[in-house]
Amino acid sequence: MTRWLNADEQRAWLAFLGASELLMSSLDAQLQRDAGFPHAYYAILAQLSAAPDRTLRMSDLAWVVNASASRLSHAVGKLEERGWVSRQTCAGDRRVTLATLTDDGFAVLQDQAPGHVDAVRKGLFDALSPEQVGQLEQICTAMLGVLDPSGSCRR
Amino acid sequence: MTRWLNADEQRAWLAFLGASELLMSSLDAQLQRDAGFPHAYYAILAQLSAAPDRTLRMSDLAWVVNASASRLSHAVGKLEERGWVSRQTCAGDRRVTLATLTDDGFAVLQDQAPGHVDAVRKGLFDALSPEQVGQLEQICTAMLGVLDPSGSCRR
DNA sequence: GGCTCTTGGTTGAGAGTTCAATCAAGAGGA
DNA sequence: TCCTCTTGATTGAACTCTCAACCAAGAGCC
Repeated sequence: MTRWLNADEQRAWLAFLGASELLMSSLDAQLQRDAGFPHAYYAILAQLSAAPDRTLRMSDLAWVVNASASRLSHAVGKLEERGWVSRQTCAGDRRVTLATLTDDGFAVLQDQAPGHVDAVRKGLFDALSPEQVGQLEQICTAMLGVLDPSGSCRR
Repeated sequence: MTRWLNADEQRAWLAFLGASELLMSSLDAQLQRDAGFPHAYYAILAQLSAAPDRTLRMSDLAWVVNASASRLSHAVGKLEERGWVSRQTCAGDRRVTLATLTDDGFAVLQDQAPGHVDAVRKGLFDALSPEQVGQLEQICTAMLGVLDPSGSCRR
């Protein structure tokens, strides 16, 4: 028997759907306009920049940016064409390939970071009280616990 | 001067990003597997089913499903091919086209609704307390207030 | 060594989305 | 009426993403 959403859940669901879709599309639009690439690509550059040696295995990178292996492979291919990321096979295990953020890639990231952070702030944090920021983190962490149980133990 | 995210904001942002992306992709995967269309198409069918005469103007429909005019036009084209939606030009203003959910479309929606609601429940509400559901609605409504100021007055 | 299974990653085709250009119809003003 | 501006919607090309198929390299086992 299906448990339908009650009125509270209905409202919360539609609000969440609208808010997340509008926020994501505003970030995509801002980056596409200013930098010529979508938010998913920014996430790749950002995660690489924070990694030791600005380098991550493709599989680990896929995990931290919530991407499938295929999507990441295509995306890194494009970023490599532009000279912002380089790939090399790992010496120890020749199946794995390591992705490294180049200096050019790091420069692009630094250029775009302020505009992107502004957009995140305008669309999210400017609307929330500090208390709500805490609530949001708890809510989303709880969601991650059911959506990605394997990952949740690493958090 | 850029105001960077503090540690709390950083964590909240990454959690929100992960949770919303994983939830959306799980809904897309479930519907694609069971019904052969993505969540965006489900939203179109669902909103039409709730409208008077199961009919909405394309521009209004675009608004309620958070879609661009172009995206909606392509999507409704596909749904029309499958016989689930029909389009007709409005008599009063011949620029507007009205989209109507057909009986076949309504049947498909009824078939898919239980599985979809289950997926929403599993990925979202099962993880949250009733109190958190209320918090989430307030948070997302606040976000909508800045992301879509024109729309927020209708809510 | 040879066989199979698993893991890490890539590829190509198909589908959905975006952006810019386009078109048709209504509205407003000279 | 004619011209212009705006609104509602569609179109095609470029791009991103998904899915399934694939390939190569390691691991385990005989």
